[in-house]
Amino acid sequence: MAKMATQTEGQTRSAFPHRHHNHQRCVDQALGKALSLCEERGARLTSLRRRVLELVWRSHEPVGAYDILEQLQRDGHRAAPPTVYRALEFLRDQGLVHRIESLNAFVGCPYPDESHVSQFLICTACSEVAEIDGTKIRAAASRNAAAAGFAIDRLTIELRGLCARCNAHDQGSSEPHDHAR
Amino acid sequence: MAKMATQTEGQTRSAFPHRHHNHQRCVDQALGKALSLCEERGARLTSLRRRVLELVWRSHEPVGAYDILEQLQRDGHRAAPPTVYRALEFLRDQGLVHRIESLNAFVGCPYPDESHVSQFLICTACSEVAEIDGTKIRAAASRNAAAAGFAIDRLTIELRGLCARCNAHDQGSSEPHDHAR
DNA sequence: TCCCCACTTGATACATTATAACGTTTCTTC
DNA sequence: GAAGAAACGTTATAATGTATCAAGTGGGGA
Repeated sequence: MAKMATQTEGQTRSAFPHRHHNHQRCVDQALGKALSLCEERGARLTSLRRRVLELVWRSHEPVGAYDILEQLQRDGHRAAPPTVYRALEFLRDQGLVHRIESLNAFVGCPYPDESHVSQFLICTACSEVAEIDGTKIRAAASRNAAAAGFAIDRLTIELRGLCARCNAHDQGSSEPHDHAR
Repeated sequence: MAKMATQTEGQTRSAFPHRHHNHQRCVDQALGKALSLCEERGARLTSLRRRVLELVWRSHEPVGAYDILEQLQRDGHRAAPPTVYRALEFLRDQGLVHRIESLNAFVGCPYPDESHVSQFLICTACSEVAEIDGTKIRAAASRNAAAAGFAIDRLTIELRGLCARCNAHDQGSSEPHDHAR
């Protein structure tokens, strides 16, 4: 988990990517990792599943299942909701995508090959979501939970607020942003 | 927030209430606090809203909006979904109920009169939810977020796992529990 | 080679959760 | 009591998620 803040060489990333970052790199990297991970595990990354992963990675904004469905249909694919949900289930099982509970939507995981604790930063201005390491939070949560005799299985940590970029903008003006929803 | 672990005198509560606790006390206390808080604030706790709060407090399990709707209708009330959602919105605004994002359901807040950070412990065996203080988690989350230049607005912390009681049962047997869903 | 089996996908129907829009009632204030 | 605001009723619909069963696909062993 030490490298969680570093992306491709030359493209360091601190939580939120830069506005004009080379997103194709994010996609390529995600698909590359997915491919090798699935091969390692003997999991079948079929073309449908691969396509859904690609669609989730179209941006750093969470994507709804029905947005994916619509795009698949535009591709000419005969898809119905279960198609999408099944693919998403597979991808989640493989740790390739996460579900943002408070948004009923999905984002790609940049660290599928590293065991980690997810903490999501959700920017309410630009709608982007960043995943950072929540190990320290898990520690704090565990202490609290242990005091109550609670045995943790899974942890959901989602923060709403403003990313650095949008926060900076808000200082000066209250205009809408580039890619606000 | 110092008293968050203590309930009515004589009925100390460590996160999850006892199996055979006097739940009427929880209800009475919740309604009492709601009444005085709303009065203080000049908020109108109408009979509908009061009734919805009561229904949320029927147990320590999260309640779905449509469960509430059904119960209202059984009461003879002409209710439709917006009725329920509006009442819930009011109650949430007043801090009287919380929404559990990962369950799309609602629970009563035992501490509406204290400013606090919510951390939810969700037992997957008995379905009950306990709310404990997440101040330390907020601190950890804030440090992480600050490092990313993120300005936190709201925090969602939900833990799934086994409460002490169900965990103890699981050690010995794998039978279903009393009130598993 | 061919069959069997497990896995994946297609297809239909339906369940669950949530909101938009607009009219009516009720409450408060003057 | 009239005006305005807040709450509620009502209808319709949007958005999200599952159950179920049938059909296709691909790989390993007789």
